[in-house]
Amino acid sequence: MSKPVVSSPPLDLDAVPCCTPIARDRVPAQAAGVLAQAFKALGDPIRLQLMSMIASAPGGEICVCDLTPAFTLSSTTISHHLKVLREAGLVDAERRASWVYYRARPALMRQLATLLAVEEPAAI
Amino acid sequence: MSKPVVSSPPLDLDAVPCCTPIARDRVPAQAAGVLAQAFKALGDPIRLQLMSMIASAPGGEICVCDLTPAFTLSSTTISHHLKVLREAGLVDAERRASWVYYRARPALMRQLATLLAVEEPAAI
DNA sequence: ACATGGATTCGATATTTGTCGAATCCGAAG
DNA sequence: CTTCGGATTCGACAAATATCGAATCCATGT
Repeated sequence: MSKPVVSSPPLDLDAVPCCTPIARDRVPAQAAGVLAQAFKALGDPIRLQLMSMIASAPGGEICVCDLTPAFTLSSTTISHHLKVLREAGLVDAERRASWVYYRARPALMRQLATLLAVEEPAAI
Repeated sequence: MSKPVVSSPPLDLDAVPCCTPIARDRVPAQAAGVLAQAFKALGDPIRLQLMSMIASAPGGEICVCDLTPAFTLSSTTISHHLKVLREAGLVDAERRASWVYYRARPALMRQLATLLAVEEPAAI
């Protein structure tokens, strides 16, 4: 098994127990913890932009060396934000040579989108 | 114009300038602020459960008096969390007699869901 | 007018978080 | 082996946040 080049806590995505829209069923307290962690990770303007740059990157991945200069922040701060996204299960990191590349984890993104789904306004 | 019974900051929803999936286009820095505020509001287990109880309430609304006893927290803390959801534009509050009722604002929920939309895995 | 009950606001406090600089780690190239 | 550049981790600190109790507000009923 390929050991992750960047230390990442386990966080089994399949363990996230919730998948119905919050507008349909009340989210269970236990699921709320994991899911809120993901929303919290997106709840910062810098991280939301990072997530967007990663998710929209051509080829599905982007180098940290391309992320860092996009902001007027120290590279340590960017690294910290990337760690938050990683620990929330929203992105994956892989080191190749001297560079680290990030990719989005679409499973969790889809899950969050499903949670926020709203029924279309009833047909007239 | 009906004055809001509960003090709410303006927060023009139509001013939120972003609506394409973050996996398609990079979210503009200016939009990131407003959108991150909404995600941050959902980024707390209590608030996520509150939001879910409100959005899934039969009739589309629920009394604070039904929200508060669902948690082992003081009513002032619940009130604080509801304010955060209000200021993020996720819910609306209306006072009727002695009670205050909350409803979800589906427009913003839909917008967030759109942001998180991911393309289906390409057909084989 | 006064008392009552539901909800919010105010003030205080412990915890979390965003940011940075210094130190460290990890591959690659001399 | 040593050095170099990219990235993360460590340690520190200011700012934001979650929580509570007390005080206030607001509508109702006596």
